[in-house]
Amino acid sequence: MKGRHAALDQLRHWRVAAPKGRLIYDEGEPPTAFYRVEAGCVRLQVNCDDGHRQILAFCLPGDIFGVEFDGGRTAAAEASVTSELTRFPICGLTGTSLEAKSMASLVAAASDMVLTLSLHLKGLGHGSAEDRLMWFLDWLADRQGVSRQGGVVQPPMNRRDIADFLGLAQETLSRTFARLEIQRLLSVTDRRRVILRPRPKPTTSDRLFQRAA
Amino acid sequence: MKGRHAALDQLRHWRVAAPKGRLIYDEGEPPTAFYRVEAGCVRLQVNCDDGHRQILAFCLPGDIFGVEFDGGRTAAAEASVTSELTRFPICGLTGTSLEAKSMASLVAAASDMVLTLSLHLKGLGHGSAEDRLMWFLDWLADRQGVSRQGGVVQPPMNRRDIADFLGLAQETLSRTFARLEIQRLLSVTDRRRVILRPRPKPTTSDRLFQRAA
DNA sequence: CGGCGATTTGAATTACATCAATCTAGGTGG
DNA sequence: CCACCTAGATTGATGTAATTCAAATCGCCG
Repeated sequence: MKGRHAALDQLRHWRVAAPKGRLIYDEGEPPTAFYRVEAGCVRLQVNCDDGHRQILAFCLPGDIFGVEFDGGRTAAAEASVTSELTRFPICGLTGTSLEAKSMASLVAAASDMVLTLSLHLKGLGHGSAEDRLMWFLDWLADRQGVSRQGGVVQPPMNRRDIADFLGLAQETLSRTFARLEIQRLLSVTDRRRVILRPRPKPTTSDRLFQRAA
Repeated sequence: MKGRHAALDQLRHWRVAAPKGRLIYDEGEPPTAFYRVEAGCVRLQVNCDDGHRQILAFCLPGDIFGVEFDGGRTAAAEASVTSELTRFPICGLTGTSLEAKSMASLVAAASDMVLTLSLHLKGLGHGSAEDRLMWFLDWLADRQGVSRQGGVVQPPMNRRDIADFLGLAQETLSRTFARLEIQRLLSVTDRRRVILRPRPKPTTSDRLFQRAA
């Protein structure tokens, strides 16, 4: 997956630093560039009018975000932690002359985002708080290249971000961590590292049993 | 918005009919084409292993779906009602020779899907059942070109589909329709047409009041 | 008219949100 | 080096909206 979007390097681009909390672009703003995360973590979020916010996606190293050329920005992008980005300005990118490979990469990048959001919707739709958190940690384990069974993950973002990502209240998230720890599905160490415990693979009979219980 | 993706007509394509319930493509299947809805309604869905399903998006006339060229299909596509589609096969589409305009249309189509899913995530994240249903009906009103205030919409899909789209139980959806009808925010006529009632525009002071109450 | 799926209604339960208070860790300055 | 400070995280108590299981009703098509 590394270097998947290498064809983009033909486009004009440069490095930018984004300190923790920095707004990369805001919702509704006309797009002037798209980005690739080199290090750190960027959150894409929409702010509801009731003061709540929904985080649509976390972008980790290698991820492309902000591929939208017309209309205003769908969501705001902010650095969850101090991050390194590559900025690809879209001068007259929508014009004619553009390497086909680069265009293909853009389609791929947009498709990746669709995949990401789809998985997110799947996680949020049904599923308890425990399901959501385990789903998030599994996702993180995959991205950080550690095993889902016994691996150690370190969420780069704080708990408020995670809660807003999962559509939960912060308190609920905290309680859910505690409950999963009691169930020995994980343990939280210092510096908010999380050890994923091996779990019995859910079989059909397990599921039937759980539904009955 | 009509004919936004006209550049795609340069690509090889043909019409296909999809009777109600027909599977267009299944989750995980390798992509061989993308589609444009000409008439009817297509649902994109993922089936959870617990038997539940989450509908990611409803595609109405003019919408492009299935723009993903590598890996397996993110979600399955099924006709919610008998529909007419245009099928664009991807023979060697990922290759070099491809009209730039067509490619731009694909990027735009993928971006549209990102926007759609983003709005969906926003709706699902927080927000009560009533909020979700009104949001859905507003969306439908926009798509069907009727006013949100006093317009009449006719959801082409059944209530189970709507429930799975909004991440609610069918019973909850039914009760929510009833509650909104009592609040005079809508009324349901025969053939499940829904009349949207005019509602007071929520002002800042209104919102503050509601938070206080 | 009969039958079957879709929808609605009812009652009991549960999971989550909310409000409020406490606890902890990281950073600052004396 | 320690006391303090503040933002972030946890814990507790309580209310409520949504799920669940169950049964009744509606509506369509043969």
